[in-house]
Amino acid sequence: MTTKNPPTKSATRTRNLQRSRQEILDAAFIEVFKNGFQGVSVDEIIKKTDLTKGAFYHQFPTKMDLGYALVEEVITPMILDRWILPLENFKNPLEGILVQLQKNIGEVEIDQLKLGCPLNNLVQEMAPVDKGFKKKLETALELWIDKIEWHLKRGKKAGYLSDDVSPRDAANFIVMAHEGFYGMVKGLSDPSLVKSLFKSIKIYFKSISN
Amino acid sequence: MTTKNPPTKSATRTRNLQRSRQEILDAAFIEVFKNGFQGVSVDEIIKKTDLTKGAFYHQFPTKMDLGYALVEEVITPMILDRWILPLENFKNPLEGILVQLQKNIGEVEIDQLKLGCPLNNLVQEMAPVDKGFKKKLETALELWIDKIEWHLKRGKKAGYLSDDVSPRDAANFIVMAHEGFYGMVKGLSDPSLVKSLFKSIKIYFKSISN
DNA sequence: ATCGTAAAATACCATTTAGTATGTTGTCAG
DNA sequence: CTGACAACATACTAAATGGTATTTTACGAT
Repeated sequence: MTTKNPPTKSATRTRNLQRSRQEILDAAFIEVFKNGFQGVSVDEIIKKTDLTKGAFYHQFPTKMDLGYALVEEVITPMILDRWILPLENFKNPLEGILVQLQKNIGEVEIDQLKLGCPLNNLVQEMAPVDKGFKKKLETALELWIDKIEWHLKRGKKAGYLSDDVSPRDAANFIVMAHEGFYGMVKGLSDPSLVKSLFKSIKIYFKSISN
Repeated sequence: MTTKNPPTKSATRTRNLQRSRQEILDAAFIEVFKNGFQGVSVDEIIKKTDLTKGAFYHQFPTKMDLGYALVEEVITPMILDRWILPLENFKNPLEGILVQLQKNIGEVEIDQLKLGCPLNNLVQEMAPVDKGFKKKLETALELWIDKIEWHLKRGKKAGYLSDDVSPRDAANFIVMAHEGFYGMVKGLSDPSLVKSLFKSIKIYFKSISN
């Protein structure tokens, strides 16, 4: 009974609320990433989809709600995936952070980098404009900082960080450096910039290391 | 002859191209600062003025041109005024930068801070969207970095900076820290954040000082 | 098989938007 | 004093925008 597999046919070509939601979120993420939230229209988003406006407003009451969902369902998992989870593999968290910086910034094509950081983009654009946005964005940012702080704490216990450094202060500064990093790359074309900023971050890391 | 003073009357209540331009720029700066460039309309801007659309489009061919003028005629002078010119008074540029950070960030009302840095806001929002914007913004950012670098060089000559620190690298990092600073304050409500970031910046400054 | 409902499509609307066309008025040279 | 032109005002438009009203269709339960 209840054979979950569809008989034949091209498998998953039916109606599916979750799939449609994901399809809209994926398309929206790209467009918002490229043009900003206020710079993209609902029509443009659904045009990148094989769905229509009816499906959009069946999922999201307003355009703002799409924005909130972007932060919670796309951007937050992306941050954890790129910046937090990989740190598990490093005994020294500072080393792990540097490696991830190298992977996520140093080794990414410049065209992608020019679009900035999805989270930071929205913070800069939407935090002062809409309170709902600000709250979701703040939650994501705090999560990021909290996780970094947690890893720094264990790194400190393991003796990698100086005794007189506050993990919270360092976590704040590190996330700040991430955002600043993206911001600078976005604004400048200087090809030596990434290396230059890297050098300075390493200097800071050394100054808080044992 | 040619009595430049108007006879009586409320003095400067006549037509004046420059004054009108400045009036539009001032109003536009505030609105764009609050809502982003794409988040504000020409109609809203002129509503904050005692001029009309005719005056606006007499000054600026398009809305984009207003944006360009904002960068060149309002934001760039503001940066020089806030972050560069005051450094003349300090033999040690690092000390001057810290003092200006304190003045321009530490002592400003939080409501104002929440709006971010006018330059960084536009970089994040408009650099990937419009090439004209990107060019103007890049010019402004480069000017900022160049001036900081110049002051660091003289500071190095005077013996305040370590011999092995590159003024260019440090200048890049310092401007990056400014932008990151604003970005974090914009995204978070943590009242201890400013002090926390300050501490870290001081640590970095010490690590490149003699 | 069919029926109710959720998922999605289609057509439509009021408002807002950047920009234009044209009219009006202040100012200044002669 | 008087044109002439620059500095502005007013009225308008075509397109885009977020959102809605209504209809169609797939799917699971019975």
